[in-house]
Amino acid sequence: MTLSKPNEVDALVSNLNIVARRAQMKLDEALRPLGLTSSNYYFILKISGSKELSQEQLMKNLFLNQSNITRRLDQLIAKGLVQKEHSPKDGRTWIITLTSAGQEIVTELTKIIEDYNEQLFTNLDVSQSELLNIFEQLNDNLER
Amino acid sequence: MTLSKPNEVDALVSNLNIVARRAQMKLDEALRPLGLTSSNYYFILKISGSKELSQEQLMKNLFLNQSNITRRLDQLIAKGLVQKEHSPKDGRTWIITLTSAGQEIVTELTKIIEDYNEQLFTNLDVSQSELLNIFEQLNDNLER
DNA sequence: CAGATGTCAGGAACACTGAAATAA
DNA sequence: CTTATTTCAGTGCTCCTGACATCT
Repeated sequence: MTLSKPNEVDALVSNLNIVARRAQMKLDEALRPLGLTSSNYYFILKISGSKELSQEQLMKNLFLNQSNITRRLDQLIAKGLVQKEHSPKDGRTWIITLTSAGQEIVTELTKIIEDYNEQLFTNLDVSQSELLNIFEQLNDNLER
Repeated sequence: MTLSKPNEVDALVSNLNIVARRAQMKLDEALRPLGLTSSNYYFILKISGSKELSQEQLMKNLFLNQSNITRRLDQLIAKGLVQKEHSPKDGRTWIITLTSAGQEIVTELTKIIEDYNEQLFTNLDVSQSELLNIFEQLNDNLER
């Protein structure tokens, strides 16, 4: 299987999309046993990795519209993995935490992501940290 | 604006998605003046770049289900940019070509993609051709 | 086999709303 | 203190993409 030829003007643009779409499909498969998807799994990890997390922070972190945050979290709440409590300090915001069921799958989820990560980001011309920098730079370029 | 922290296990996975999604939105904006989208513009380029193109070839090139190819092409046919003719050699396949209106926008479209490409894939730690190789490698890793 | 069609699900954006906090 | 403005989040809605199964 080959991607677009290098001489095509849209080779980079187009291949970024192709790779991301295929990667997402594959990730969905990997997450299916846990009942999670590529669009909601990361909330578990982000919540697990910090306390006192608000949706506002998630929004900025994920570059998603607020409405999506609400609905993805709703999925996880419906699954009993996540819970919300009103912040005592600010009635507008929620403190989002994992339920015990949510905490229980963190280890397995992390393992799945690690395995997936290793499979996808291996045998590359750059190290994973270099690739991460490149993503960061691409993201910066999108600001302008 | 910052992306996920490097120490997060899903930093690469998640940032690939974020960057691709944002890049797509930005590309949609850039293509709007032409009445094209990030999901159909490339047919114009691909068709323009080769004669005697079948949908089968497009499918393999884009890693998309055939049904999507049919419908993207329908959009472009409805816009009068693309036309199909039965292949004289094989009645099942179509020869897809640009109409004169389609040919007329190729230059402008190419310019838009080039500009976009330069804006997005600039100031990176790797060259564009190196980055293309990386995409190719990622795509290979997705086969397995 | 090449391609078209019916159907469906899901993700995400956008506009708008409401509620709470903060500023004037 | 009241009012205006900003901020955080939820809801309705539309759109789009893409997959899959099925049909020609």
